[in-house]
Amino acid sequence: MDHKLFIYNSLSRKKENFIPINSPYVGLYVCGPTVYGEAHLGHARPAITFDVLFRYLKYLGYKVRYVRNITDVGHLENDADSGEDKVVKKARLEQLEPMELVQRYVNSYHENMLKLNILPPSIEPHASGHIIEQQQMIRKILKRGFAYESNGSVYFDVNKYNEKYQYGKLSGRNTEEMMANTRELAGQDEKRNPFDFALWKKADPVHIMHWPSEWSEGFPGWHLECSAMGTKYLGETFDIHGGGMDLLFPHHECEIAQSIAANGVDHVKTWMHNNMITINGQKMGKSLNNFINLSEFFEGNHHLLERAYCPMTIRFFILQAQYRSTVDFSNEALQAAEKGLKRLLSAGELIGKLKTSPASTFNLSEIINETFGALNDDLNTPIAIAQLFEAARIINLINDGKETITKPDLLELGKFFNSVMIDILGLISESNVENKGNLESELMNIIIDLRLQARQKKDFQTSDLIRDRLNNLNVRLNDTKEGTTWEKE
RNA sequence: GGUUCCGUGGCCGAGUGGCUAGGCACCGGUCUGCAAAACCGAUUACAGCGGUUCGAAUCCGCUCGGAACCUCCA
Repeated sequence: MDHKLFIYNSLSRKKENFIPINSPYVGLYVCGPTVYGEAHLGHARPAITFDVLFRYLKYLGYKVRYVRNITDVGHLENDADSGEDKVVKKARLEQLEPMELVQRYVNSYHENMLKLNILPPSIEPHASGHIIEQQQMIRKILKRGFAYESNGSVYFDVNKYNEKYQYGKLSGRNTEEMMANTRELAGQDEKRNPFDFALWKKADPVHIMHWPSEWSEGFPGWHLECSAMGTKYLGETFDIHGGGMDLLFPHHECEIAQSIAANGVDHVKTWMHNNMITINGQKMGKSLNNFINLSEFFEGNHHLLERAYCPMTIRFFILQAQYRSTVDFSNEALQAAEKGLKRLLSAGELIGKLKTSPASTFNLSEIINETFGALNDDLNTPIAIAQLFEAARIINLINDGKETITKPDLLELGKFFNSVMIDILGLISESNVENKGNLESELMNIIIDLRLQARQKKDFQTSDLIRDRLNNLNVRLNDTKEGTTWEKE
């Protein structure tokens, strides 16, 4: 594979040249949602980040197996290992069968992802569908002596693990410090140490999601699903594991420990973590109750939103920041993104209409090299996008006759622009086509024709009246050389 | 308290030693009956103080301010 893709590895805290374990195959695992509520803007970040990675790896010629899980059991509501299962709680509140609730939010998640033009993963395993695999993993960990049973539950023995391996290598923690800083929590007497975590939890009598096991009627711990499913579909050691930065500890730290304890080998080669989306400088999150659902964005239905935003605007907005930086939400930033995206899309449409010349007056290969150089540098999408804007500027200048392009260059430009915009960044124009062909559009054609007649008679009083009154209805008329177009604001 | 990170022009956001990213807004221009849209062009910056260096937004130190993780979170 002839490229130099560098990816920042959270484990080594360095950018590393990406070399697959078994090229051209690449195994990619990303933590998906816990489906107990509507997807919000925060869910869009990893989905989009790793969608671009998935697309780019495929563009580079790799055969990628992309696994993104659905967490539908075991994710507890409160303090580690003592709260209620999130799905069960929500199901109780909404008086639904837990799997009914899961199905509802999975459907909604898929709908939102589709709108954001996120490719479906190769495999989307559910935690509840892999109870057997999780139980088998628990047995392996018990057999190797890194877990213990306590009152029907099974806990991971962090101290025991730490004698042979290193717990905390991902998040830069050590167990002594953790011990010193751990708050004593009620109801944790089953554990030998406060930072031991559950592999299997005995279900209390009112708990509705539970499975039989030799330890108890119960359910698996949250961290276990990713270890079990990652191993099942991608192998004991695989290439890339992604997720939000907030999952780095404890979730991914525990995942590493479990996998190594069970299999005796390193779990993941490259760990990638996307940063958070902030709102007024603070993390957008369920617990802070400052999150905006994706459907609310698409409909403009939230007190923080001045109006609705298209899914592509949100995708572009997120890609204008590098994935390891925080990105701050604001209406102003979103509207800026909307206009910028529009500019790129119309430049893209212009390419097919450009006239060619015997010579090119600009350096196309420089733009192309800069763009792929940026993508190879830990997916620096903002710089790649800046290069697309440079290309757009040149496309417009060619269209104005102020720059020229040869036929081969034009072909290459078109191929480059579409590859980056559509195939890699996944930015496509929203279909404005839905307005065409209906009554509204036919009526507008009549009004525009009448106004054109008035203008031809130099009856500007009438033509301006038509335009002003349409303006009052938030319908904007644009007179161009090719005729008059209209758009709703 | 521990661990980690950040502070760039009106707003968003790249850049980690020399070559004023980019977008949006503002301003100037082209086009237009006028406007809008579109396009072209120009301007504005590196939290503060000290240090290293021929040269620092970029390295080091201090100060101030902010964030994340350490408990569920994408």
